[in-house]
Amino acid sequence: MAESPQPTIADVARRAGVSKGLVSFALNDKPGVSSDTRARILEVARELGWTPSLRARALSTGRSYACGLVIGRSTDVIAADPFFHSFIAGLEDEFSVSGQVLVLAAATPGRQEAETYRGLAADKRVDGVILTDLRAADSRLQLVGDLGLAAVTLGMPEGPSELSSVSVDDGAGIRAAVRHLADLGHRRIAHVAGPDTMLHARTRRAAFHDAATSLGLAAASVDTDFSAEEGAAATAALLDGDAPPTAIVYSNDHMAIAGVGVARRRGLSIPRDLSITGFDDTELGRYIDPALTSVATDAREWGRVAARTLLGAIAGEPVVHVRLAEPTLSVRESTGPAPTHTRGDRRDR
Amino acid sequence: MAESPQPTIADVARRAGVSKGLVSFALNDKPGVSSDTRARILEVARELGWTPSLRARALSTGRSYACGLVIGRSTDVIAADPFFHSFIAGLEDEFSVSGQVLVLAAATPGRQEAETYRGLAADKRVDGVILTDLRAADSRLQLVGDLGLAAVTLGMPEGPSELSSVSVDDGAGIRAAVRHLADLGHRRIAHVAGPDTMLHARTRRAAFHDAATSLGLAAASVDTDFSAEEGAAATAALLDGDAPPTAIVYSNDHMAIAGVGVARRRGLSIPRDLSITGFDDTELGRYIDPALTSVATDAREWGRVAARTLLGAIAGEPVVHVRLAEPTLSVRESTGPAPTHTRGDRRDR
DNA sequence: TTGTATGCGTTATCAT
DNA sequence: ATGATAACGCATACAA
Repeated sequence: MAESPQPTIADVARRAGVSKGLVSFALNDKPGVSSDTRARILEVARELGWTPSLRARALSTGRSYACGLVIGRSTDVIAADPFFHSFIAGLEDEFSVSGQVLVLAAATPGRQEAETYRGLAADKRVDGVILTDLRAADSRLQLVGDLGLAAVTLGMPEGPSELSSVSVDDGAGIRAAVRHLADLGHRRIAHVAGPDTMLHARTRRAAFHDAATSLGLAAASVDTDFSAEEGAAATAALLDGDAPPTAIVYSNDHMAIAGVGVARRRGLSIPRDLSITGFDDTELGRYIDPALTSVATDAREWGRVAARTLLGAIAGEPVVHVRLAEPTLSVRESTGPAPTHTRGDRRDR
Repeated sequence: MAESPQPTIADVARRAGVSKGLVSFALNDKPGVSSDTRARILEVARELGWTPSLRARALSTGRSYACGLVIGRSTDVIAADPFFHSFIAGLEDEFSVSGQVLVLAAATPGRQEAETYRGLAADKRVDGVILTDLRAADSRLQLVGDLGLAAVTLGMPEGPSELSSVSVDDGAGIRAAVRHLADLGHRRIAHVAGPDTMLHARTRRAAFHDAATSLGLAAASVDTDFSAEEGAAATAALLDGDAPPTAIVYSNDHMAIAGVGVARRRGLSIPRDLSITGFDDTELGRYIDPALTSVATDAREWGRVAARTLLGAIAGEPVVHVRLAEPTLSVRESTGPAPTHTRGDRRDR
């Protein structure tokens, strides 16, 4: 009689002359198995090529061996965010060596964000989730708690949090950009920020205003949804103002590239008439003309650490708050000395 | 005695005075249950708020209710590909309404592509997979067959395939771009293609050469890995040639934007000196200066149809080959009349 | 038309 | 200290 394609624990137990339970104990290095029995069991398991069924194990342990990442509603905006890809690659770096799998769930027109989390929890499809793009008074913090999901936040929530977090000091990146521009002689700078609802967008905006103010610079900012479209609109609004900035700090490369486009259409030369900095240091930014000065964060490393931290949380380890290396400013061609001939008057029109 | 937080099928059976098996039959609309028994069972289930455990169901049915998408080795290149995000959003549109989940697995330095598929199959983590970026003599076709995974390919493989496929006629998009350029008077055009190993890159390149030749145009092409870096290098190589093209057709927007950068650095004006077309019609392309003429495919719809087709394959439906709507050319500012003063001689240097 | 048994790995509970 | 047994949760082939 040939063995079944997939031998089961019962096959091993039978062949080794022991019970199923003992096989399980032997395989998982639990005490209560004599060393020669354990050796015999392992030998038989090896002979039969038995590997435990993940599904059966999931059923009996109550774990999924999977982690979830829910992409919020604005898929079209996120669709353009290169951060996510690198971040996901980092998650996989870690999950792939620990037998975990990443479940990606996007909120859709027919299924809102909260319902997506609820579905993942109800079906116990994941053991934990990664919370990105933290918002003000983020309802997800309460939600994952209620649902009994382990979770890690990217960045620290406002107020006390019972969840572990992995953070990058976005503010330091923005401050570096502002200092860089101040050093180049800029006195009127602006910030094209993300949505006010997102914590990291707030952090960046606050860092921008603090840095500008402490350096005695005139500062303005416009909120956007991070899309190229709104980045372009914000740029136009700033340049249309009474005292247009000589430099603009963007909250992502995408909007910065769109901003370059807007400036160009107005006949402005970059960086001669306007300096521009991005955020994320994407590949594309290096190849546009002029090459984009940008704040660089290590998204992949962020993913790796987030994955490790989440696995720790799932394993019941105490809450930790990890801070990653500070972002750095990659200075390229889109920033230069402030124009000397502009003093409150318009440069063109 | 309070009910357990999660009532089980046994609770329902006990309360309804029937066996577990019958509850299962009633719930899954199987024949062999009298209609009043069925009604009573469903009533009790509703009362208790019972929902079947996905894990137990997965164990007994042998299904995972999950589909997989494996991202090949060059995560950094894919990281930049906006197509993926929209495509994934489309997958989720469909999966989210059918109780499926998307498992994203990236090949990593420590786990090659084939091993990633093998792992998903060994653990039975997914019922089927979506094969993107089909390659010449793609070993994955054999692999998924051997692994017993249902699968859908994006585009048709070479030779006969036992897998369902969902295709977009990339070639039609490229042909539209070439015709558009020919109509504008261009006689020397070039193509910055993807890697020769990828079938859709080949298709586009072949379509380019066919269309150009049949229109009597001088045509050249350079292969790349789809990255902005190689797109820039290819552009430089083409412009450095003896008879530089007056128009370049790029295989994605990313490279086209990088190409715009390269042309700019050489003092070329677009579209006056050089016309450029992209592929994918990304948001960013609309906001650079000049706005990018680009081939538009509906990646999200592609995702939706791929998901439906894969679910059909998992359900054992016969193999189908779906063709989606032809891509369209979004004409914007980066294409214009061919320069009249260039006839084999250099335009600048 | 309905009940029973089996499968899958883990673990609490029991028996030596 | 070692080991066996049963239960978990669902679907389904089989028996009644």
